[in-house]
Amino acid sequence: MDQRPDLEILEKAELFRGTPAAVLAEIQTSSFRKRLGDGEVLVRQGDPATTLHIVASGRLRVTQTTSDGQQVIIRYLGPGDVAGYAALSGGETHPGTVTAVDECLLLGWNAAAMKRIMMAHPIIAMNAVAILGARYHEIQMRLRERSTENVERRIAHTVLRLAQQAGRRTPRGVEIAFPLSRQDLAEMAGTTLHTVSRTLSNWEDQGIIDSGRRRVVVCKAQMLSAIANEPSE
Amino acid sequence: MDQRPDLEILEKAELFRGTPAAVLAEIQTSSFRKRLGDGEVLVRQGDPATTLHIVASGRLRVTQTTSDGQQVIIRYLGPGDVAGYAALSGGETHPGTVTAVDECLLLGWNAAAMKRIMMAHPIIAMNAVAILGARYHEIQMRLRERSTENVERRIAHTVLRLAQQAGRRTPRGVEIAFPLSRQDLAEMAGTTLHTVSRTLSNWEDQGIIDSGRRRVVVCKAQMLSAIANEPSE
DNA sequence: CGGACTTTTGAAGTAATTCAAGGGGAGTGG
DNA sequence: CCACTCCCCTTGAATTACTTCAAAAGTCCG
Repeated sequence: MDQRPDLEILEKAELFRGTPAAVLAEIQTSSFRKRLGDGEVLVRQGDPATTLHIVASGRLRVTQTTSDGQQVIIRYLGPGDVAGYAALSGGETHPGTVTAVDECLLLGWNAAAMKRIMMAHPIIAMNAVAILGARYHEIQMRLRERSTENVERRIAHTVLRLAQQAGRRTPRGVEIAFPLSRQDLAEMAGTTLHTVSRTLSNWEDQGIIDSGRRRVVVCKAQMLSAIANEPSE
Repeated sequence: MDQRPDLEILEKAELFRGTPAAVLAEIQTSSFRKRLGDGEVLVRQGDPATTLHIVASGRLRVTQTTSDGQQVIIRYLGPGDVAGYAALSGGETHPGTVTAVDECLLLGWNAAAMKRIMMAHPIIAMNAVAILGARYHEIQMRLRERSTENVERRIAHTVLRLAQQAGRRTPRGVEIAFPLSRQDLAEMAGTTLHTVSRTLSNWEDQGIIDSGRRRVVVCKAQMLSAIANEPSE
């Protein structure tokens, strides 16, 4: 099997930024490939955190589920992202479930092996600190949004963030490049699919977005931004 | 000035766990002390992230403020905790404001110096990954709570978490060991001080807690736990 | 003992959920 | 190619948990 594509993936991943080529090659040697289709599960909440993955292509959804079955989407992962960070940070089990929402290709490592690599190459550990710091920052802002903003603003922020993280330019505007249902948006913004549906319909009437079955295109990002940032009252 | 107490603090801090004594001594040499009184600010949201601190004693509150002045409490920090993690993770500015709620003593370092130390001693970088991973996990759970639980459960969770992180055993029960107003609890649980007041009054009638001006004692942790975990309906 | 904060409690208002029902699109299989 | 079925989305109406508004009563500190 040709392994050059894997090396390219590693070169682009934030986790390995600044790592010498020789070390990357060594890291690549100890990795394994994993493929997933839409809806397949990579790791399940509560599983022992024994593996770490890097997303090569495709998108995945990270969710947390309560004991009574309610779900929240923590974030989406795309190419270059780390999946299963608990394997790095010493967590015993995965705090969330990671599910593919697309065709996905991932590279995986044994957690203990990756920890040895990090001890030998502190730059990678520093990158991990930066990655977790950025995620912590992002989720902090979402927590603040949840507490201070009304539903419309939260949905606007959610859509803008997704467009930025996973947007694809099209003639009509920026399309979120993976299947995204009203229910998914509701679980990200902390509301119900009904409210999301009403809100998107409203925006569609104003020409701000164009949406359909599991599909959202942002046509007027400016106006959406204005909604996201307007004073709450 | 006697510097042995500082060394003891470093030995106990999670960030420096597993670091050889000789290295700790060196780290201590490059640190400076900082004292704060109730209400004084350590770092302000948006300030350049040039320093890192470890809490030696006292408690601090981490908040985020929106452009229109609304505030959310992200977490509280206590002895051994890292304050100003952005200096580690490469953030340019501090994402939140850190304010003392007590008399506090902290040790501080220049961010660049600490980064050099971490590159030279990967165990510290690994500890930083573990610390950030744990914080990320905790805030994930809070985000989920916000989205799936009603106010009473959220307040219960908040009080239990604070009692666990900063609890002091007393004859009456576990007392949260720093001044904590209804407003503070509201900003942590994502509600208003009125709702917090009503809820606490109700719990007080049931003998679950004992509270007063900026003071909360958990008498029946079991019952509070039951409230925190009862099905939402 | 004045004055500033903090807390309590009632009453009114409302944003968003819940309940309910129907309509469309995409894929499948005859 | 049409019909069937399964999702997903939409939209109205009723309900409600929580906020907002308002006012008064404690409590701490100088």
